[in-house]
Amino acid sequence: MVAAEMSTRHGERCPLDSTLKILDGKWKSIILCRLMQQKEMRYSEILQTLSGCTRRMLSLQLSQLETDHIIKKEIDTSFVPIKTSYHLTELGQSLVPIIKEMDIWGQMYLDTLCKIKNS
Amino acid sequence: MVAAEMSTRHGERCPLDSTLKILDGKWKSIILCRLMQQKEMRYSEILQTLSGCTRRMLSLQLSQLETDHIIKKEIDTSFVPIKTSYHLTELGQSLVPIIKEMDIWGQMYLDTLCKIKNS
DNA sequence: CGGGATCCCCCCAGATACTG
DNA sequence: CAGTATCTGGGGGGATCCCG
Repeated sequence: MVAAEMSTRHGERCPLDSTLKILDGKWKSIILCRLMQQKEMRYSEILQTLSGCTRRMLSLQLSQLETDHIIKKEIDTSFVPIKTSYHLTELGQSLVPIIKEMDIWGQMYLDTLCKIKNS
Repeated sequence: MVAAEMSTRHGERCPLDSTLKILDGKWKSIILCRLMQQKEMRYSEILQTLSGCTRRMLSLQLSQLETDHIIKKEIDTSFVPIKTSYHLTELGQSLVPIIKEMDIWGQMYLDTLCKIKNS
């Protein structure tokens, strides 16, 4: 289930869950990282930067992000082979600051774990 | 796998993943929400506020959060029956601002989805 | 009271092959 | 090039029972 399908029958759960649902997926966080760095990317271009990700999985993750209105797909059918590209929507852009903070916190967390382990 | 078991062989993945791993779990976000509101809670007390959560799942989620050094368990064995309580660690506290922002963003997101659906 | 152990089912994701 | 279709197994999570 993608975040867009969440209804209010989960009312007892916090809106926080909607945010986590969007990011929930084996490759979504790293895909978003890529699209933050380079605002427009081709399907195969993303695939190359994701070592270990199958085409099937990439398609699934991208389509879920699109369903959730976080990214947008552009298709150029004027030529063969078809070219598609992906970029963040405005909604997706609004998530960037939070993603960056989570990234910074994650770094601090890993450092802290190291210290704990060595003490 | 809990976040604490993540090693640097996932180097190509962003630290963001560590943060998401910590929050990844069916009940973790809502458990953290509870512990943010009420700093000290009993096992059964948490369980009551989580409709649909089994004891098995609560135990699993709590133990993972503890392994990741986000919460701490206190056990009082001086009486029978045993009393346990949980509270956020310092590390867990440091995550609170980000959780709050994700909650706020999630609310905005749900509102935006509503507008999109009605247009 | 606060769990752990076990069994079992279902879904996620990998592998592989096919297509507009 | 950018995906879909199908098959399959492994693990997450529910139900149930047991324990200090």
